[in-house]
Amino acid sequence: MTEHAHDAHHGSGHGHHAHRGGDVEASLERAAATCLARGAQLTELRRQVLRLVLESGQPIGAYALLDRLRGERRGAAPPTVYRALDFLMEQGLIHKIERLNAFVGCAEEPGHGHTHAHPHPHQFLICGRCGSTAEVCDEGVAHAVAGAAARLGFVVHRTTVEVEGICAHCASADATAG
Amino acid sequence: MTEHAHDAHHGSGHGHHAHRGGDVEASLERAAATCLARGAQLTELRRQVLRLVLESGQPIGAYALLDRLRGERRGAAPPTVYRALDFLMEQGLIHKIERLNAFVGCAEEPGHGHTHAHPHPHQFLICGRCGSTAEVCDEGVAHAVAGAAARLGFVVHRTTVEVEGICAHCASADATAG
DNA sequence: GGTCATGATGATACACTATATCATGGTGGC
DNA sequence: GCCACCATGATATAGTGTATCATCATGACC
Ligand SMILES: [Zn+2]
Ligand SMILES: [Zn+2]
Ligand SMILES: [Zn+2]
Ligand SMILES: [Zn+2]
Repeated sequence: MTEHAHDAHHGSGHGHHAHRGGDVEASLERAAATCLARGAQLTELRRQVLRLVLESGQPIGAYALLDRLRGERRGAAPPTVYRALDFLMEQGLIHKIERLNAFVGCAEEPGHGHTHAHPHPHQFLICGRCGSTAEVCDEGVAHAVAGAAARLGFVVHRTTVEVEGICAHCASADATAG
Repeated sequence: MTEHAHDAHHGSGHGHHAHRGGDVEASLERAAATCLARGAQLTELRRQVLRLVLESGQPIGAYALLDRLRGERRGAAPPTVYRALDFLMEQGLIHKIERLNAFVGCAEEPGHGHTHAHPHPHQFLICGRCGSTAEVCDEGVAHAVAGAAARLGFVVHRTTVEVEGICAHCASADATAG
């Protein structure tokens, strides 16, 4: 998980290994193209922060990012990283997981209808056992939320859906081990 | 809002008025009965915190609660209120709104199938204009989330759904005023 | 060229949110 | 009495997020 729902499991509870380098580079290239097309400035700083988020391969906190950012940018301070994160969220390049106060790269594959489309509907599955997270994009959930809100005359801007539970990997391990 | 979806609007952006005293008292009585039946100890401290949450009539932060709690309990400290809040959440008497780092009394009416049933499915609508919040309990949303998770072999424990947007009241005000 | 508005970053300080840890005291079983 | 269990008191610290002002680059405009 932590990459996409059908991926093999690799979350924060286990390997801590990052994306393969090529994945990150490709994502950065796509991000740059998206921002260019949109007139948004993916500056060097913002690109560095995005790279760090992607390289972590798991939800990462703002201050952990700050520590790493200081490796390449001494004097970086909390606002440095928070401003970059705000930009990246506005562009849909990363998401914040509220329950974890942490940030992850958007796992949406290009060509699934929306390519980093502004705020795309998404949900997070968070495993309480291994800490892995999976971003999913279930239209049924998005539709149900939109419907419930509309029935109350509520105009939806953004939706946060975060499910805590046990991932398939851990569940099968449980079933085997007892 | 802030009470139930069909209520007249009264959120943090406007009146700041609390529930009517009777509502709070009735809720406290129901909470006491629920805890008693369940073998959970709704102590004086926990009851005080619950009362403060209910009286605020809107999402309220832990430290705002702490300030008020000190009126009746000098020497109260952060752990005092956080421990009470943890208990109240476990009992389903209050909910935390993650996006706001704030707490609200559960608006679920008694007799809607689950009476403070342990973790009941719920969603929050948060108005970005006036700050009001509404707790809703849409079965369609809960079902869609459960289905999406089940298709991935994910076992759901708790679900957080928080929708940010414009409430019906503010939307109609916008339509009128331009 | 000079002026100005805009937006990004630097830099400092601060506010807000939450938990760890150990001590104290009450309640009830045995 | 003794002990296990739980709730609370009390202190300290960790973690997360903003406010504010200064500086600098860019590009529009005259
Ligand atoms: Zn995404
Ligand atoms: Zn897992
Ligand atoms: Zn509720
Ligand atoms: Zn509103």
